[in-house]
Amino acid sequence: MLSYTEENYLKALLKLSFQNEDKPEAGTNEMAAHLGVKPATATDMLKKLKEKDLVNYKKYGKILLTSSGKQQALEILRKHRLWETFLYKKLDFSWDEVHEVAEQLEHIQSTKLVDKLEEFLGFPEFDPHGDPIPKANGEIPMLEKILLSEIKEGEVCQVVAVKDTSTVFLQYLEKLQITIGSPIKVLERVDFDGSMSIQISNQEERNVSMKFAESLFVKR
Amino acid sequence: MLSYTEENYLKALLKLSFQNEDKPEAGTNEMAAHLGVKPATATDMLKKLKEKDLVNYKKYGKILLTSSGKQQALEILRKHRLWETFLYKKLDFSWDEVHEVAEQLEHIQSTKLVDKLEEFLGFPEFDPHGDPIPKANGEIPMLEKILLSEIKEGEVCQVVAVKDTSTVFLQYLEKLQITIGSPIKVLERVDFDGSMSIQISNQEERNVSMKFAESLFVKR
DNA sequence: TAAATAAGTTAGACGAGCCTAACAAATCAT
DNA sequence: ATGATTTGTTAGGCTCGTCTAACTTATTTA
Repeated sequence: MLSYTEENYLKALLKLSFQNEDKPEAGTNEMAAHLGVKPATATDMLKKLKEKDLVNYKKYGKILLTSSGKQQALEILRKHRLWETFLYKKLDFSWDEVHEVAEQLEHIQSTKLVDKLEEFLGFPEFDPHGDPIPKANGEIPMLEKILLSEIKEGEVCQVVAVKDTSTVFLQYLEKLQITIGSPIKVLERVDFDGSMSIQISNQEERNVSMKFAESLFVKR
Repeated sequence: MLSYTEENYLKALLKLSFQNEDKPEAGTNEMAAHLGVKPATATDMLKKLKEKDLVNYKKYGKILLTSSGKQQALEILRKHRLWETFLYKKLDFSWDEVHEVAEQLEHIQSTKLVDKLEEFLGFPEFDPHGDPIPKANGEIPMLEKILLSEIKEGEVCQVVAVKDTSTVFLQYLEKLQITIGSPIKVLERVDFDGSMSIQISNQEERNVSMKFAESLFVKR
């Protein structure tokens, strides 16, 4: 059985592997920063995880999850996202509040709990941020998603996920009354600065920055 | 903020104080046994809790929660029993499965979570074993309850709680189809061995031992 | 390509929570 | 009330996850 801490290292590694598209390795400093820990500490733990055959690791080399490590990490991510969904859907937590509590809940050990929770929630495929919830067998539901910034003038799309999950962005979305499923029409694109005018649901026209348009995933 | 371990010591102390009716002190060995730890370890931790003013403790003396310690312990108990209720009512866990998982869930830190959970469950006053759930302010709902063994021949009563929460007893109750609320009629009492014949709901007459009758709380 | 910089490791230390072995205090029983 | 037994404490040591400081390897850049 993995300790709370070991689980966090695996999860961090999985996250970094998603983040660094196509090159799923991570570095010691990167890991340490992500976990709020000093690089020396990460080195120690990585050695330990290597002993347990959860990561592939050589001195001064890149870090990679083994298949066993990845499996465990996916299970933690699964729990995290199911709990987020629970908090959002059932307990009325807001978009930006769910993460912190789910960070704790994801470490509860009980296969039965996870499975029952999933059932209770109606086998959701995506969490409140639109991120896919791994299935018990490790499968990850896929979703075609493109950035809002790729939508052409005049086109209509629908919000499916957020790319940035920072509190400040999520609260901004809430203020704009944007949630998963909201329809957005791109009225005008400004070449000068990449900003765009959009219409959210039936609200009034509004201008959003390029940064904004590159933080929101939509489908056509 | 208390560590996971500190919380467990406080909870154990609270439980022992309930258990040892009218003399709410506990001993070091008792504590240690309850926590599955050696007495030496308990001594160390008690010193630490004393420093934090959570327990009253003197060398070779009895151990007692301070009012601050009791408050914290009640909060943990509250969480434990709310989670048990959640698992039983919403996730379909059986009577004897809830405890183990609730032992983990009780340590999740989030006032909002606890309060929202309570609301989600409809402000329950008693958990699946019939034990009272402390309110946010520390109040404990009271319930008149007497042992089944105190019921006279011919009287009818209703199950309100279990005194023994061991798996083997809970599973026996399940087999007998006894849950909180089940009506029981005492048909005959046998002076010889304290056993009694009872009728559960509309089932057939059945004999139960004195030990059984002293493990079940009912109200008239 | 060699010096400067960045990234990663090692060594030694510390607190938390646990242990065993030896000892001290309190209680019980004759 | 004193000796035996139970109960509780102390001392010293262990592992886990963390740290700092010093060092080594890899990478970048002039």
